[in-house]
Amino acid sequence: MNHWLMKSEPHVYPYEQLVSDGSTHWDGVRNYQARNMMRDDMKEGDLVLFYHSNTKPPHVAGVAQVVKEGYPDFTSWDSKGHYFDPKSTPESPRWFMVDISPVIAFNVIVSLPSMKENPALDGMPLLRKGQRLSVQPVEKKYFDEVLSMGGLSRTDVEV
DNA sequence: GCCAACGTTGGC
DNA sequence: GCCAACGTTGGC
Repeated sequence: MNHWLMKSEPHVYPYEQLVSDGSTHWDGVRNYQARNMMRDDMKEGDLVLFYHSNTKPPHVAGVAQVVKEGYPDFTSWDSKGHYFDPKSTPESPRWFMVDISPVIAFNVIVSLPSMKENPALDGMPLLRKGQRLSVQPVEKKYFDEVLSMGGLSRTDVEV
């Protein structure tokens, strides 16, 4: 199993919305690295840290899981939509997405400053300056550490 | 609101 | 293929 982190701005799509929706398709990613991971590497059952960016403080809100593997991001061929890309077509889709569902919210949010203070997270890509990738892989050791900072353990997220 | 760190675009 | 200009992300 692989572990991931996905960023969302809470005023656009917060974790609570994922909980009330039950699941969502992760549309609108227009970065090739992130696309490749969603298209090729994210597998059903993989666990995801749901990160709230552009908020004070930035934080991980909870855990989600992949429920549908990579498929074409159909919002890319809606000419009236915000995510329209004329170079993407149903015959030759350029962008891909996955579906995710909530697993469990953290008891306490795990803030970016607290993560930076935790030596156990040294080397985690998220903490690197200028790190902008909105979908990124997370090593299991980091994932488990963030989990425990959020007041959870493996048994809370494994079915 | 600022700006550092990237990624993309397009002229050459 | 280089690289300057530009746009975006996202912490601060």
